[in-house]
Amino acid sequence: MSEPSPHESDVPEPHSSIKRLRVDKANPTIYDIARVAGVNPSTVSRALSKPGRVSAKTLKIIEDAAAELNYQVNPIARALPTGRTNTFGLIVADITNPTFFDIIRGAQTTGTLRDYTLVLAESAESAVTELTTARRMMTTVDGLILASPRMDDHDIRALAQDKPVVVINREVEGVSCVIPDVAKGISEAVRSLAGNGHKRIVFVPGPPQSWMSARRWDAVQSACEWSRVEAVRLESAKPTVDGGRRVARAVLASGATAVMTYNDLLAIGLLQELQAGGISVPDEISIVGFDDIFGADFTTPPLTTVRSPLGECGAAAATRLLDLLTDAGSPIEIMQVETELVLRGSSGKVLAKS
Amino acid sequence: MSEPSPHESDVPEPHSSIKRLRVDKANPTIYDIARVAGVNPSTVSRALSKPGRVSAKTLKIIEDAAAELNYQVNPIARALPTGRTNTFGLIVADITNPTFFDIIRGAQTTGTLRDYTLVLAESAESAVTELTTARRMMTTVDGLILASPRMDDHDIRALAQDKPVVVINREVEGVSCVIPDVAKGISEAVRSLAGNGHKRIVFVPGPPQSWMSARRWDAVQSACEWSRVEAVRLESAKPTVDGGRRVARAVLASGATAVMTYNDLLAIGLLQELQAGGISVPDEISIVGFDDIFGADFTTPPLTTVRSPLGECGAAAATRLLDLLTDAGSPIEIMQVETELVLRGSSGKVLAKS
DNA sequence: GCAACTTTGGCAACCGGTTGACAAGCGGTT
DNA sequence: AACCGCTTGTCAACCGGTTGCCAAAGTTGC
Repeated sequence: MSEPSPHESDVPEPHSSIKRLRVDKANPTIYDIARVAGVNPSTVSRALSKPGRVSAKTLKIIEDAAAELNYQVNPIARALPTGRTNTFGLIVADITNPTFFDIIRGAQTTGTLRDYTLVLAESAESAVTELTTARRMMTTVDGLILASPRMDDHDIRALAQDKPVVVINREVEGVSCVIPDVAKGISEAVRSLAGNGHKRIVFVPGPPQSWMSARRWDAVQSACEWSRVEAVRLESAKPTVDGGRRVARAVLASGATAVMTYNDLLAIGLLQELQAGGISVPDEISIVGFDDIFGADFTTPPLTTVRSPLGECGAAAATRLLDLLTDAGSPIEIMQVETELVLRGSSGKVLAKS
Repeated sequence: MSEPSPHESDVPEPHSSIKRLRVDKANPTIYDIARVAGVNPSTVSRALSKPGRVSAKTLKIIEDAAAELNYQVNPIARALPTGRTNTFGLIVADITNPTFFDIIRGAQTTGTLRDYTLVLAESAESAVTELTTARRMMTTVDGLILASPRMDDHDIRALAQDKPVVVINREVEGVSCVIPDVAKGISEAVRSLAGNGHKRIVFVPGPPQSWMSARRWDAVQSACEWSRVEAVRLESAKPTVDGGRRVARAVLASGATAVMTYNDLLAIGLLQELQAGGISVPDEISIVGFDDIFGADFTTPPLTTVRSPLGECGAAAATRLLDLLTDAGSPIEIMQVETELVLRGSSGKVLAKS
């Protein structure tokens, strides 16, 4: 513990209840301000966090002292009695997956506007790691966003019992969620392909346990049924560029003239592999990806994709979470964000095979 | 304040010094463990954080009680007396810039391995915002990484006086840094272009106040001098895809047959614009980018680039920072990571113009 | 002028954990 | 029996801020 320097102890304290003396210390505290301003530390605390609770005269004296000392509140000390840190957590399934970059960006930007700091972690696609990480985060952050979570619904609900939780890309009963309305974008895509003369569309799904992959396949089927187009589903593929390359032969073997993939990475890998095999895109086969990730328009031809507004998802989730923190009585909400077809060069009219 | 329930106050406390009673509370504390184990809270604290300081028998009793109560340490309460939160901050200049994705990934992965949590923020390319954000972060995190910082050197040194700071992509005297050795990769690139017959190389620089942009131009000049190739420098361009598009005419007007850009985004935008103008890459002009960002190999032809190992930068910076936290006496270090030429299809032999 | 009411600054307990100082207990030695 | 050295559990102050309660001071109405 630091002790008062000899010369300071010679100066009688205006209020003997101030015990926490600070000498030769980098960061001033409200006790230092109290001494300079000649008031009680509790008055300083009120002046800084509840200015209306002290008189204007006292407030001015305290603010001047704080400025003079270059005081900065210690968020840790404040968090202990209030239970609030002005931080929120975000756990993503796989930090190498670029779909999460926009989600992180949207959440971070929204948090900053609301004076909250983002704490980031990943689960490495493991439900166990995810739950452990979430429990640890919950001890410090004010609320938590789970992006494409892998843990069970009941684990998510248990977390939400403690502090506010918002889930992205998955619907969990009893918890606020932000979910892209995949039906809209997929319907637009299937309609576009049908209009271009395609009779058979093959779908390349993502991870077997992915909730979103199942939703996307459901939507493809539904849209194809409506447009009287045949829908074929391949085996699940790794949601990576390499996964897309590996699925090229199966895509061709399906006899389809259009392919829709679980995500853009699969689409890009597929595009590259087909082109390497001399197959012309979109002349011989149309490709439609999903999400509209960063780099999706770098390809030649640029990738047609169903755009998930990932940045909006992140921003909406952060907004909802911070609203829940402000008004704890807010009801559970399922927020849907619209997907839309982004028509680029990788899809077109079906042409006769050469 | 919570009060003891009536039935609990009827039961005499084994140790009357325990005042903090907890009833109907979600999260148990060391006071609860103390009561169950029949020891002093300070003994519980020592058992959990310095197990060798209590007897094996007492340790077992306390651990059993902690497990029974499903106790989880409150990092905020621990941080107040120790000053440690097991978190580290990372501020990036622009969260929309994909070069930071790998840096974030590298730092986050390393932090997780060392049981540290990443706190992320961005400065939106503003030196003022950056310094304000850094100062705020410094009140809670144990250390800070600044990626491509925009603030002054002396502000960075002032921050480092308080807690450990590591800088990426810039050399700051008196502060540990992680810097890509741009000379190596750029030399390889210039050598490759010279070997392909190019006699004039034009460089498209990035932001005027970017330290790294100046270093890259220095390296291009030096390498060109060695290879007896003419080096030409254009005006600074916005380091975005659009910035690359806008600089296409100036690139062509320079008469160079090879262009090196400040970063991949510039190169990709330039590539797209030249191709849209009917100029064949690399037949009519070779393009070399920098960084090898995500998506750099999506283009057709795939982009030749000088690869900055950004993930390694992030990991090295995090490793250095956490080492500094573990051993405060560690000296300042300048860590260089090697760049290397990644030869793809966007650069090749100079051909006669048609 | 006084009673009733409001304002406002101080007191001290508290948030949950850490840790220096102290003392009791134990075994060994003289 | 007294002393020494060591172990180990307790006491209580502390980290920096918050806040319920209280009392003194100020204001208002009669």
